[in-house]
Amino acid sequence: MRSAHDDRTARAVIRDRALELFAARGPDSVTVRQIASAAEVSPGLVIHHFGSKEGLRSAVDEHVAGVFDGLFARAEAGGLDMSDGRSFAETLLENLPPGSPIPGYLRRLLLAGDAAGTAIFRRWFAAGAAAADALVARGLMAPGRDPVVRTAFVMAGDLMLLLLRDQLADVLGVDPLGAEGAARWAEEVLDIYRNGLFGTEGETS
Amino acid sequence: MRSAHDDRTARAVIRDRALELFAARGPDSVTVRQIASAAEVSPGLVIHHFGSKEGLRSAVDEHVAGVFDGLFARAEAGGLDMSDGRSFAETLLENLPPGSPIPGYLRRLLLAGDAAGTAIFRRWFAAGAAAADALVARGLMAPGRDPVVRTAFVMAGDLMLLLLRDQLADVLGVDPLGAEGAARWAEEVLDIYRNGLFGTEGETS
DNA sequence: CCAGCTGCTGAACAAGCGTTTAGTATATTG
DNA sequence: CAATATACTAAACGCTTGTTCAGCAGCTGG
Repeated sequence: MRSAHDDRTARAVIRDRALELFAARGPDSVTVRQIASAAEVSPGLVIHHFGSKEGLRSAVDEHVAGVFDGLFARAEAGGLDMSDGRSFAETLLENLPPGSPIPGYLRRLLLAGDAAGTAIFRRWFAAGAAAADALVARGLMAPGRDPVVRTAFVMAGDLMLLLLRDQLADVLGVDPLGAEGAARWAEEVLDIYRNGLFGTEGETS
Repeated sequence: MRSAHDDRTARAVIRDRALELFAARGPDSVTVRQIASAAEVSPGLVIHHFGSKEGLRSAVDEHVAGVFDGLFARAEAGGLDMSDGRSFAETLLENLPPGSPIPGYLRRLLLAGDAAGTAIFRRWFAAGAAAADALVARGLMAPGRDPVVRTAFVMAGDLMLLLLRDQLADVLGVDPLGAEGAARWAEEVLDIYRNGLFGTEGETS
């Protein structure tokens, strides 16, 4: 029997397996029995720990929100490598275990217009605005005529790497968040951000 | 008996109501009975016409793909207002009835990684690449160092307006696809595309 | 020592699911 | 005209769903 202070209590295992299944197939098409079976416990225990399937769902939401909170806090404290040209999406992926279900879950939260997803989006936007302000203060970026819209545009361009990763990989023939793809993507985006789309100076360096 | 090409057959009504419900809540959380009730028919008729719920789902997918095919065909033939600075997302929205469930359905197709969604994304990308080629040929746009990535970036930035419309509206305080929001968005994006993010000149060339 | 927790299971529950079936009315065909 | 096919419904089918319940094992506090 596991101790109550064990990191991997049955409760945590259930929550993690639920997160994986929810991210992969969506909460509605995953059954309590499937979660229980993936966590190697009985269906009754799932309800015992979370009250209901809906309770499990919000526990997963809170867990994911907590992960993002931690990441944003680290970013604000400067504990993350956020050098110029690095997308936050890329940084986020590096600070998550490989194959983490969290990006997939975030995708579902945003697609469904879920309140938990909107909250994460707001925090992401706030972090992006803070980063933009810092760049502007250092003279490294122009605020633009409509700074809020500018921030939103840059941030959305970053987020879409996470959201449309599979589709972009399909048309590009390379994973835009893999090693090669990320480099190509970052170079091209930086070029646009530096010279614009219409800029005639296309000299390759 | 109504003709097979009449769009007001019960079959078409069921398909349209299913599209609306699928877009709003996701196919998995919508029941055959709810669709039947929305279409004011019996649950049995839904099965009679589509064979199964899965059959309905793919009929809806085909219908949506057909709408996009028509739109892309019109765009290629030059029948759509695609003047500079207009996002395709915006154009698309104007060529759909107000409150159409199709953008919401596309969102679900893309973010769930559905094959039907990937197919639409591919066509969208091809249309974007064609438009980019035309602009480059007319000297209105630089191809960039990595034209494929450049096209993907511009196209995804456009798509983002559709996919994150609600979240952007929340953060910006204005619907980015509404009259005022679209104008602000277009102006800022054009500014970036013209002068880059770092450009010190706030004037348009 | 034992009373009372907590973690946990297996079996059972009612409700709701997608689907089937039997049948009716209406239209088309030969 | 009878025969056949289509559009459609009401009721029921078997199955799966989320959840409940009674009970068991092992820890903990008095």
